Amino acid sequence: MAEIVVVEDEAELAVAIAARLRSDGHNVCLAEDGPGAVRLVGSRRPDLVVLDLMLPGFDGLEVCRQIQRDRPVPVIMLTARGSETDLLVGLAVGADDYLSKPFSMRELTARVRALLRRVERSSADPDHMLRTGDIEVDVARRRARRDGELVGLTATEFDLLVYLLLSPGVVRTRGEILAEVWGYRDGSGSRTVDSHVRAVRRKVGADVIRTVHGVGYASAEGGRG
Amino acid sequence: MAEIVVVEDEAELAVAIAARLRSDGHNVCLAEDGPGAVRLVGSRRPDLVVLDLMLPGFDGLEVCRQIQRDRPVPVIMLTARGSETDLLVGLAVGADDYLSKPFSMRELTARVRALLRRVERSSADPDHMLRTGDIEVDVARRRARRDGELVGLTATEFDLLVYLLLSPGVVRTRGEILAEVWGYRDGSGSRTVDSHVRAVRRKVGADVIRTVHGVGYASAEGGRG
DNA sequence: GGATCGCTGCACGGAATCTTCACGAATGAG
DNA sequence: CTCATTCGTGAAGATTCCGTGCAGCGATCC
Repeated sequence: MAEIVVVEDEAELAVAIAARLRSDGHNVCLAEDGPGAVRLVGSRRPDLVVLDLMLPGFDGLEVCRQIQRDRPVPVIMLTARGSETDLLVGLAVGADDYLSKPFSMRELTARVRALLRRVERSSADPDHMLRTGDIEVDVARRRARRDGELVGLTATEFDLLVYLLLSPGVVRTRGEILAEVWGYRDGSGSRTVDSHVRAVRRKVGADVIRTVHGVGYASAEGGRG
Repeated sequence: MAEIVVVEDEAELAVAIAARLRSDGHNVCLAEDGPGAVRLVGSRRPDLVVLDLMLPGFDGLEVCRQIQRDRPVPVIMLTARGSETDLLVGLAVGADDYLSKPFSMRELTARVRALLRRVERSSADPDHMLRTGDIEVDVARRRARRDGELVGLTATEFDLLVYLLLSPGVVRTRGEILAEVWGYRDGSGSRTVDSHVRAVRRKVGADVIRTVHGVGYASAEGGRG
């Protein structure tokens, strides 16, 4: 059983999808336009989103991007048949799977089930849990805990922490960090990294990120279990 | 030298690429369609794949995804010029680099070389360790141990030690050292190197760096393990 | 619209580090 | 053995680097 948001403007199809998914044991909420979808996903925090790319007055891709911004959510796109461009862009924007219209309900539920399984597996996967000392980071759910307590990290702070934790103890220069986390090509002469390091330290503890004078930063190597 | 699979349906281009990569010292295999590519990559386990996204009758992206499924392989995509969409999707699907057509062979080999280097460095020896006597240096983490005890080296001291350890026993003049470690063009008449050698010796032991009177310094050649 | 939140970069002080100087010890050629 | 070089050493500026407070700015939320 999972929480699912369906974004579809054709009422008939939307209802059909919802019915089918409900009979498959899921909780389903409907949205029929872009803003509604973004709002709904933000408030319900679903486990999966079924998103029609052809939405009136609002770019489905933009919806997808906004949905993914805070917290990555598995997305299945519904696209017009043969519209390869949409498909490509959709995947780029963060969709995980797609269905070309018309599709059968059997096919839809199969994809939903497969995607849920995939996601579940990946977040149960120890690979997606990063640890050091008393810090535990769930990459898939973008959550960090300190002594089991949830820590509220901003998107940038989270990405920074994950980047450093991915190679425990390895020292990264500010340039590397700006390139990998921010996507900057040249961020020399900026204290931006420092500011965010400070923010992370304040929230997860000062010793999680080690300063290497004259070089950059590295995560602590604390036990992985 | 590396094992490379090239997936390209235009025979002329495929042959040209293969020839160039072979002359660069690599083993090259060709595939001209999607299924062939997947099969070939599965059986040869190449170190790198050069993949044209525009394949007949089979989605290049799908190929990329299937290739990456079992075992992540570095992929360089070939895309139509200016097709930003392809680029985005390709990167999303797991490509590591891309070239827009038309490209020069020089450019291709450069990218191939760069990617191989990147991969080799990051996976082949994840912990780049240098040793001599009872000293052990972890280059990535910028840490040195003496009898297992962590030794606190400053950035310059560390770089100096690594530079000498990289070619055990090879004598370097002060000029060479200043050039390589400090980036100076001319550091004649400076005691800077001496000071840092002293600092390193004090911390890791005097016999790790040998003085060659009238010439310069060299690291000890002590056992490598 | 107004308030809040997050991102960014500057200025500043303090800390860590680098560089140089001076002088005695060591070296090696003749 | 003598002497000119070269090297090691300690300490003291000079320099660089980092942590922090803060303010501007845009985006978002209400």
